[in-house]
Amino acid sequence: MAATITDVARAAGVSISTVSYALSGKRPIGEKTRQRIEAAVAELGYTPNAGARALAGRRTYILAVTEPLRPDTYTPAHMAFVLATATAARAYDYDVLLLTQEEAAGGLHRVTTSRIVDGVIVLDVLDHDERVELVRQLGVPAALVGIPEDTEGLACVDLDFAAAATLAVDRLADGGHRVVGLLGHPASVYERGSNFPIRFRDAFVARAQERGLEVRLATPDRTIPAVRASMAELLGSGHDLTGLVMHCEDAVQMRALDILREEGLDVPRDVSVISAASTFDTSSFSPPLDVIPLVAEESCSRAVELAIAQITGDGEPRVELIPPRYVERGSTAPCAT
Amino acid sequence: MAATITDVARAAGVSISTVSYALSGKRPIGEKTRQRIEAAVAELGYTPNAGARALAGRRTYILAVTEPLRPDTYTPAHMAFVLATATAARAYDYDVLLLTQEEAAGGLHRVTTSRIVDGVIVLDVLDHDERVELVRQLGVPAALVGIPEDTEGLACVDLDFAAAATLAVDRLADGGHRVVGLLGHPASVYERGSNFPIRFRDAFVARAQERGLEVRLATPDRTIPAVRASMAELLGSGHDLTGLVMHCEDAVQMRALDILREEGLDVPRDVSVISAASTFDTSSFSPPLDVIPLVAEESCSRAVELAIAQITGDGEPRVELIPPRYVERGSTAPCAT
DNA sequence: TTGTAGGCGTTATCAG
DNA sequence: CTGATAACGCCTACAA
Repeated sequence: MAATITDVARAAGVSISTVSYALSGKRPIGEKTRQRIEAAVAELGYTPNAGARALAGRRTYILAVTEPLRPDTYTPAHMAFVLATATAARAYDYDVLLLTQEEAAGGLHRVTTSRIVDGVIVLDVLDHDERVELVRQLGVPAALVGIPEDTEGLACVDLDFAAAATLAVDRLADGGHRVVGLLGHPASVYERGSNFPIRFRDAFVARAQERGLEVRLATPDRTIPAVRASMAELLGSGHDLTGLVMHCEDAVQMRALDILREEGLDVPRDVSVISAASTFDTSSFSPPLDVIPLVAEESCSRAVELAIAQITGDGEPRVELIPPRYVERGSTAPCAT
Repeated sequence: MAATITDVARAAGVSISTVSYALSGKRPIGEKTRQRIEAAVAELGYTPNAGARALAGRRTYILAVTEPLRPDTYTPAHMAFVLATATAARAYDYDVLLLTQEEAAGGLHRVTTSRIVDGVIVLDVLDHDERVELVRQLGVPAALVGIPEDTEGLACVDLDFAAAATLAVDRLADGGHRVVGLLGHPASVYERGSNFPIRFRDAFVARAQERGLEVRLATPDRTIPAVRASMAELLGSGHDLTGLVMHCEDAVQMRALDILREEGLDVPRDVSVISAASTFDTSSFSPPLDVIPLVAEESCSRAVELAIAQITGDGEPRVELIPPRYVERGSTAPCAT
């Protein structure tokens, strides 16, 4: 049988509440009492019972995380966010309960009304997301990674994708490039209302127009023929494209680089390439790519903080955009022509 | 404030215990009382408080799942197992707590001694796995997906990788192939003691020898040059290899097929190819591949059942091997030479 | 600085 | 078939 606080109290020769306070640090404890208690705890291998603690303290130290894994979704990136959330949560003594896709909304409801969790982290939010609606309705402490259409009363964090797009375009425009392309996610991703690719694309187009550039877009799925077709479109019949921004999964980016090579185009001599909002490591690509990294750890740990702030009552819901960072790796150069 | 069982009891005009029993179904309830209770529950939107339930009922209905995400690990497959576990657990009214890598052993200890979870699912077990040792020591209800060196007292489930290898070899040998190759996982995976690739490889070699075949092995990482080198080795200088079994991630398999094409080798005319123990869909490959599927849902739902059986006290720990299945897709043919 | 005692919301054991 | 009433293990005013 596991040791209880009563056992510890008896072993240390103090009252239960003294043990409780000693452990929580919520009131000063005499030096020698504290030591006796610590000794007893160590000896008995005491760990507080989570259920009892939740019941009495009205806090479970568990966060729910919901991450819909859609068919066209890029698993490693999503996994990275889930894991980053779990790790970030642990830094605040929180554990993470993983909700299943099927149960996206139902599960949220269930775990919050049954008070299994203190709060919720919503990953990969859509413009119009039923989970977001539900979270607002339930009034449960929550943080979203991603920005829905209506952010009223919600805590949201995300990379500033619009700023990232602007940064990429400016880099190319400043280098004198006049024809630039965006190799984006599969079309279905935009259609579904996954908001970050849209924010990126729209800002990309807008900024390119501001800077007077010709813009080309392509949205292949991950298959080789699709990537090949997209690259053909982007490059144009005369191969007049000189700036390429890739906002898509790593396999597609690698294939795109293969194709450039096949076409006899050198990076960065003929085409400058930027990998944007990427969760993976582009330094081992050939050639290594300039990148505007999307760091799951950043977004997720901030999300966890925002959620916990609401749980503990300090901190209002707010939208936080993480400013993008540009990492040079030599895959861009001034336009030759 | 959320409604409690007391509220329901008052609203229905019955005692608390009657409500409890009505909800748990653990003793017969009069028809009209039951209806009054159900009405009250619906009206108040009552959901039992998980903490209280855990404290009184000594069961949390949460399983911990530990899945170490190693650098050379194939994310989508691992994600599939985690999700399959979560989904399977829900079928038994269980939720799933996701442990982080850093905390693999420590976290297991923590969540079980604090009784946050009723049991544990251990994924991707190694031959010698500290998590497995800990599970045994703690005596917590658990199920492993994968077979460690010492299975004493442990519930384990896994695809029968040895049988899968035998099946693949037999398929080729029966087709008259005399020189067969295995394109395996990266070498580091075998060195680490990840047990299923080893079980597969060893059975592959053993069976091939029994059948008097010449065997070639290669263990590339996922980079194109590595795959290219491995394929060159396997094919041999005279391209005398006619049977290829691939037990590796999908990107590598696709690249291997690309290379066969480049070499002017047709599947299945020149080389018969089998994708073994694959978690992904090989029907959209070109050409579609014969496959011995590894179905995460099968292993995980069985693991969940084994864990729950231990929690509820019926069912002893045992090792279960799932027999492999061969799916034809036209990528194998009798040997031409 | 320490101790006492009343919950927290359920489950389950006794009685009726 | 239904009702009281102990636990369950911990937290936290309230006292001392």
